[in-house]
Amino acid sequence: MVTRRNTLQRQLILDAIRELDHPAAEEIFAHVQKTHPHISKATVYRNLNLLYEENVIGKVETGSGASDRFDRCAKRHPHLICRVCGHAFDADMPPCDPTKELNAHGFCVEDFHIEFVGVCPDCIDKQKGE
Amino acid sequence: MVTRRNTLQRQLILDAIRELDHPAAEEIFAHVQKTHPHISKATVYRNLNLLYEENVIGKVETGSGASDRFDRCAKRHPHLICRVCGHAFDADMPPCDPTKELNAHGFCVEDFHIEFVGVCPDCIDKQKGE
DNA sequence: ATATTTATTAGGAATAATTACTAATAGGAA
DNA sequence: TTCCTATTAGTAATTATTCCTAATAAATAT
Repeated sequence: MVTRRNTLQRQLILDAIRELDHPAAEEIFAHVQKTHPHISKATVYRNLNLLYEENVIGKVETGSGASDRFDRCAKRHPHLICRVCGHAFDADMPPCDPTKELNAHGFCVEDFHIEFVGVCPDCIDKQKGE
Repeated sequence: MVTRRNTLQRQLILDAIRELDHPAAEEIFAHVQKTHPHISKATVYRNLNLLYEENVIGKVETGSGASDRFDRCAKRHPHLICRVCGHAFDADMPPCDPTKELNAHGFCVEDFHIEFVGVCPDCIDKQKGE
């Protein structure tokens, strides 16, 4: 019988995602390492993929080589991504599930990502100061 | 005066995007190399970014480390991405410009990406055969 | 036409993000 | 407890993309 094991590492990674705001893998790794220096980066990546596949967490695909970010909220919803600082923000739009109504010519839709790219208020302010 | 130059390489890359169906950078590189073996991969990447910034072509961000794909159509529209073969398809949805109506708490929205992930008809068929 | 300026290129090195690999470890069922 | 095997740490490998530099070639001015 295949069992999913509840490891300390997996719990620490999940806690980190819930404490941080849309963290990237690297930030999660750094955060967990503070209290548990032995943790491996590969473990972080493996568990992030696992938790996302199991729909325990959400993922923000920030695009163009930038690191994905993760979301304590597993329900799919649009994000705003700042192209300057890279941070992700929840977009103020009603959550939606387009997969329900999408007729896609035989394509089996399993997931979706909606991302808006721009510049966040903080980075706009910093640019003004230059 | 800053001038954008119309190079053979840039034209070849643009032609490739228009001939191929949502190609990735690597496919564009391979296609152009057939007739012009001297072309450099860095040139392909540089021009793809340039053409996208100038809004001459579109881009499909396929997410999670997979290569972005490019689109002869510059107008933003949703795509379907097959998680098995990686190909991108135009989604049968009305084109939209959510940036026009998005109130995002001071966020300056410049661009957006809408992607659906799943399995394309061909890959569904192949899976059945296994 | 020819000269001049500098954007662009080729080619390869460098970087960044992520995954693969392997022996050792530790959940959890029996 | 014991045993099985999912998972881990640590590191190597891979992949995608960008950076670097001397040489080249568009586009403008002469």
